[in-house]
Amino acid sequence: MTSYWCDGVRNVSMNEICRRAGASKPGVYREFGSEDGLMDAAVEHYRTTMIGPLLELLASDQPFAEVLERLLLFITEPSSKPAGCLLAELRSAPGRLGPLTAARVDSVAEELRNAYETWFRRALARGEADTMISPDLATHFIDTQLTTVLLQMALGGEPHLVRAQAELAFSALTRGA
Amino acid sequence: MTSYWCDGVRNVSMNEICRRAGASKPGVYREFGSEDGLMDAAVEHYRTTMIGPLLELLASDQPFAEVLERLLLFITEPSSKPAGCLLAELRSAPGRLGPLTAARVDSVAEELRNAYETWFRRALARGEADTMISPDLATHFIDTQLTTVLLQMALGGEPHLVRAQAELAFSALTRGA
DNA sequence: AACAATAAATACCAACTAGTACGAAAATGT
DNA sequence: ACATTTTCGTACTAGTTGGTATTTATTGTT
Repeated sequence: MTSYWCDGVRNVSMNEICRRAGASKPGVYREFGSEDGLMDAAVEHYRTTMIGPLLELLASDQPFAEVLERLLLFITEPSSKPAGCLLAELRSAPGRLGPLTAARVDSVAEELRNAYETWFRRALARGEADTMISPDLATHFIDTQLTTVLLQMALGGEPHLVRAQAELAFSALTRGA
Repeated sequence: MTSYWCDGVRNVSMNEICRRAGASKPGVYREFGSEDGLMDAAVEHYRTTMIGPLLELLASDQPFAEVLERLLLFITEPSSKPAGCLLAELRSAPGRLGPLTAARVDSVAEELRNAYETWFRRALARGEADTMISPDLATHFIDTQLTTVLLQMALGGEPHLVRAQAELAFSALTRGA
């Protein structure tokens, strides 16, 4: 039910959602309270579905380059398309989000950034990353680049081209290794 | 009149635009025909205002690194905020654009990509860029990274941090030089 | 000064939005 | 088997959207 979101994020109305779900409008409102509540639930669903595997990947003990490759394959594979872009879309359209959704998006984003930071620090400790790059900058950089990948995929970019660009960008992190 | 656009792009309605402009609604429709026409005119205005200087910068005869630095300063300076993000916003929200606007956005985007490509080829010829990177990939890469910078600025990112990330990304192009 | 022609704005349209009041139906307790 | 409560959907707000028909004001001409 929650998964019917990913056709667009802000491009779909409550009426349309209820129609597609086959549920009555008051039913949806009884279940989720408001549009904000529905979005919040959708983000939570997205978190467990998509962010979970991603965090696992980031926490795995393999070399930086290998994790990166798997990561890029994971977020650029066509099957990721439906829900893969939700967080990226929501983060690039703040202001029109309800308070619940905004808070949850922030929470997920911070969780991700923490995972990026420990990932990069581990790479540093192993000598797999350029020591001239501050972990803070690297964290934001990883976040930005991965978000960009998701947005490009959401806009229908070619997986190969998107991946090639991302690999090029990430090569900046491992240059001095 | 056209400049009243930049508070948001898809976040503002015709009613609101007319109200802010102090013009009557039929007046605006007589002038621009439709919402699509107004958007088209806004993009054209944006092209001459913002893209012009940018193309000049790209075509200048200075070293790659210097052009890049000026470019980043230009698109991350606070004064660029109002209109600076228009193209990036429109490109990340296709599908809800009218045919005129869509065509014009495509046209401007292609114009930019051509400029990026000749810029990179010149850098290659001068030995300022990594010869292992295909001009096609580099073109898309530059396009993607600059769009990302504009989007980050539109979302209120810190200019220093945004610039630092961009410099890190672009360092991948000049690595083998 | 009276009248025709044109410009522009008020007031409207149908279709949509998020959200709900209320009656009907179904499940429940006795 | 009946009464009560609880679930559930039709039908409805109130407001906004892009877009326009009609009326009002302004102008030029005689």
